[in-house]
Amino acid sequence: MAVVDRRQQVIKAAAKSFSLFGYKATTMDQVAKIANVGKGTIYTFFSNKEQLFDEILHTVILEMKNIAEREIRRDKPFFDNLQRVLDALLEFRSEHELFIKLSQEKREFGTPQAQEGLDKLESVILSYIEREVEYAIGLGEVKPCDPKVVSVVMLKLYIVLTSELNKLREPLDKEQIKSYFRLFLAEGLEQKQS
Amino acid sequence: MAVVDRRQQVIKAAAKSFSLFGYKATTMDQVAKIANVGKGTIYTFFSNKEQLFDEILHTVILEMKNIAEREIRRDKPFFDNLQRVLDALLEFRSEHELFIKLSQEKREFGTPQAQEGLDKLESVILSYIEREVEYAIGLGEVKPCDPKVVSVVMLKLYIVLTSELNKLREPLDKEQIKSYFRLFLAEGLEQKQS
DNA sequence: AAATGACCATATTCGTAAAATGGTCAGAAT
DNA sequence: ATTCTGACCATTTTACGAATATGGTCATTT
Repeated sequence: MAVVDRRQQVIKAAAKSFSLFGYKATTMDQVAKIANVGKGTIYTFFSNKEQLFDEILHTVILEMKNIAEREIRRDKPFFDNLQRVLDALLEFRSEHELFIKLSQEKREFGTPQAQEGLDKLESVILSYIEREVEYAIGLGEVKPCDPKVVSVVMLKLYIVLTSELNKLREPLDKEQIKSYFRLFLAEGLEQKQS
Repeated sequence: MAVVDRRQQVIKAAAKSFSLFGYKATTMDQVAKIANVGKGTIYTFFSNKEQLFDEILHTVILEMKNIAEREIRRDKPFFDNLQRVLDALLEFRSEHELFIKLSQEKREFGTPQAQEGLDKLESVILSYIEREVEYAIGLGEVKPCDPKVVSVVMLKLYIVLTSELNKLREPLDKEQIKSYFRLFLAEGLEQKQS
């Protein structure tokens, strides 16, 4: 390839920089430098910094969708699938540098773009869960309920069990998380007896 | 009363000021002024600003404990009591100016003392739920489980249903909150059938 | 003995000058 | 002709010292 694909260079450089330094600390000069490209060139592909950021987010979103699709086994029960997909997604999220950097930036500086980016990624997860819940209700595996409410609660519960709880007690192991997840969402706490 | 109770004056003034202006924007000069007291006088009762703040928090905590005790009916089922107490506490929390001001201050400035104050108040709610869960497990009303985990999840769930969800859809009404709360925690989502 | 407010060291805010950044565009490179 | 570029511009962000405000003390007053 005599003539390099400048668009790809820019995207790759931007992905690197946003992951490494976050939104605010990524400058267009820097992206140009990393991409070995004049700054003006970036603006022939993306109209501004936010749109470039969007492109990178979009890549991540596609990755996430693939991960989710890959984990689904249509022959298995809903709660099994849910568990496996959330597991894979949160694993991905906790290892992906872009997530880490954006979360840190949100905490530390409250950069609106970092916040929005995280929201976009979260909403992908949410709408994914929502669709699966609808499907499961259709199959009669899950009681009739508002899928939006349920999906938000599910994700929140998962985050509480996997991370927030760790500030208050030693972390739950994978098996415990699994069983509490089932206990709360599937079976219920109430002791049916006497 | 010829000689006024300066300690009470200080406490009252501090409560007013912290509620009205938050932690950071409350100055010792101001408290002294409101209390009609010399600044030095405050330091004869409280060794510093943080300890004065603690005193005010403590008052609120006592109020909260009273509210909780008042809502408990030992003859009613656990989930009824839980529902009523959380309702009353979150109602109290959402109307108490000190809460509102501290939450705002935390969001806006990240004042560590505001954060710590809110954490203290939350931990009171948590340990209250924890105790009740333990009691309910003892009675066999609730399946055996770690009360710490369960209490955190319960509070979180309640907050999601009552406030966080409102960013994504129109708010649930009281009846809906009640029924989702039961659905998730008590009965479980799983359709037991065929 | 209790209360006070002027006082002190430190922290915060403010104004401004300097530096950095997002975005443009006339011209260079191909 | 088309693509690419980096000097350039307007605006934003930072750096920093001066001025102000604040938490806390203590010699003096009540």
